[in-house]
Parts: sequence; structure tokens; C-alpha cells
Amino acid sequence: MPELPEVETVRTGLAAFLPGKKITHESYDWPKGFPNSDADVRQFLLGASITAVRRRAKVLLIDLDTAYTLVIHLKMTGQMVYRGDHEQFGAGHPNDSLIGRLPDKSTRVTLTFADNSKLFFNDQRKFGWMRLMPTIEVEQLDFFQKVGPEPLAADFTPAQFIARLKRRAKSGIKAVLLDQTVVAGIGNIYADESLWGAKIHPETKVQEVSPAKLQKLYESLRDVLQLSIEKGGSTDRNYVNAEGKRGSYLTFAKVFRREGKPCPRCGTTIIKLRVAGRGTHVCPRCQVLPKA
DNA sequence: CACTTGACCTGTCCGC
DNA sequence: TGCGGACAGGTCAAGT
Repeated sequence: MPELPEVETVRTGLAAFLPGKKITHESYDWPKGFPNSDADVRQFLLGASITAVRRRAKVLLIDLDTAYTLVIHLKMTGQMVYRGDHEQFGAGHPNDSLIGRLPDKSTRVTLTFADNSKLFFNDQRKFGWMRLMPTIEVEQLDFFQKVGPEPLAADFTPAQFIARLKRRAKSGIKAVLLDQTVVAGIGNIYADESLWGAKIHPETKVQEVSPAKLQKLYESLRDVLQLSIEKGGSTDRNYVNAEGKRGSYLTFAKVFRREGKPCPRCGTTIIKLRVAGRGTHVCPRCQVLPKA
């Protein structure tokens, strides 16, 4: 579920609420998703105050003044929702909220703060996880050692992007975009959207994509990620921001989940394929495989 | 080595 | 209305 724009939207929301909050209580019902020992939780989490909320790739990082960090991956259906005391953790929000009273049956971890507000980590499918570890060790995690650059970073250039893609010259380009070690944060939605923008068929081998189209892919990737962040991310089913509200990017999506509808560029009916094991949306006229 | 498949889970939707 | 199967935005491990 959450890809870079969704995790970034959650980060922004949490960053508005959490810094300075002191954790007074925690509860969890999914040891596999939050495997820390009770002793570590007591020593480094309870009584700690939050100093910052960061993001790297699709991972959320909540820094504590104990020099520990909560490392969180939402995977497919994870949610991080903050509720103030005055909201009673109750009725939810009328229109744009997907969730009501909290905790609910998908709540895995609840943090309570000194002002009695709460942070809920919900995860229907239980793929997500949360881990408490020394801040200094976070960057040593295998994932962070391998993960590629942030595509929206100011110093991320087209030349860098293209060079990294070409490390897997013989692979299908969608599979390469989804590879977190090539570029960070791209998932199924933005892979499909950016390939449509650059008029590239997702199964095209990287080495067969023209330099002009690779340049165009860099631009369309950054454009769709940026637009999605502005729209609060994509909500297909589960995703919500830190306030429990949906994102609206899918309203603007050109191909994702639009099979059977006309391509916004040429009017041809969009089709759904299976590429790299993932549901994949393409315009069969705009996005054509080069002849073998 | 590179790609595909299965595993991790629950919920929903679709066809019979 | 019930039931089986496919599918869902991510990643990792194992198999080919």
C-alpha cells in the first residue's frame, strides 16, 4: 500500500502532532510485528519524548530523546493514526475518514502520551512492523545499506537515475522501478503512472528504452510523486493519513485502477496485465513493446 | 545471476 | 446466503 507519497503524507501529519509528546503507556497485541523485549520497551520507550519524525524510502522513523528510534514499515495495510484526547478516540470523521472508533480490530500497537492523546498503529494484514532500536543503528540496517536514493531529493539527477536503471539493463523496466535498491519508494501505483507518462511498456527491457524516454521517465516519475504528495497520497482501500483521512491522488491517476476506461491521452481503452507478478495498467496504444 | 513463486495475513469481491 | 478462489498498494526467501 503506502508508497513514498503516502508515507511522506503520514510523516508530515505525525510531525505536526508528535514532537514533544511524552510516551506514558503502550500496549500491543502482535509480538511478531513489534518484537522488542518488554525490558527495552520499559527502558527506552516509556517516559521518552518524541524529538522528530523522519522518512527514508517507505520507512517511518520516530526519534526519541532516549537515543532510540521507532522504525516502522506499513507494508500493505498499515496505518499510523493520531487522535487527540478531545476526539475521544471515538466516532472518527464524517466524510473523508476510513476509520471510526479506535482502537479497532486491526490495532496492533497503541501509544498513549502524557496529555492523554494516542497514536495507533493499525494493520489489517499484519505484514507491517514496528521496531525500537538505537537511533545510531538505524542506518546500519540491511535495508538502509542497500536502498537506493530518494527520487525527490534535490540532488537526484536524471543521469543518476538512468545510470542506476541501467545496472539492470536486461530486466523489464517495471520490475526495476519496483526494486528498492535502484530507487527508493516506488511501488505499484507510481510505477504504472510514471511508465504511462513516459509512454513505456512495463515489460520493455531497460536497454531497449530510448535515452529520450528514460529522461521522460525521470520527469514523469518525479511529477507523479510530487502531485500525489500534494493530493495527500492514493487511497485505494486502506490507506489513511495521520488524521485517519483518505488521500485523493487516485482521482488524478491516469491508468492505475482505470482498466476499461479511456486513456486520457489517446482515448484507447486501458487494459490490465500481470507484470513482475503485479497487477499492471497500460494504454495499449501509448505503451508499446519495441519489436524484438 | 535474474527472474518467478511462495510466504507472510486478513478482508473483499466475484462467480457459481 | 454460502462457499471457493482470486486478488490487494510490500518485501524477503527460496526455487528455477
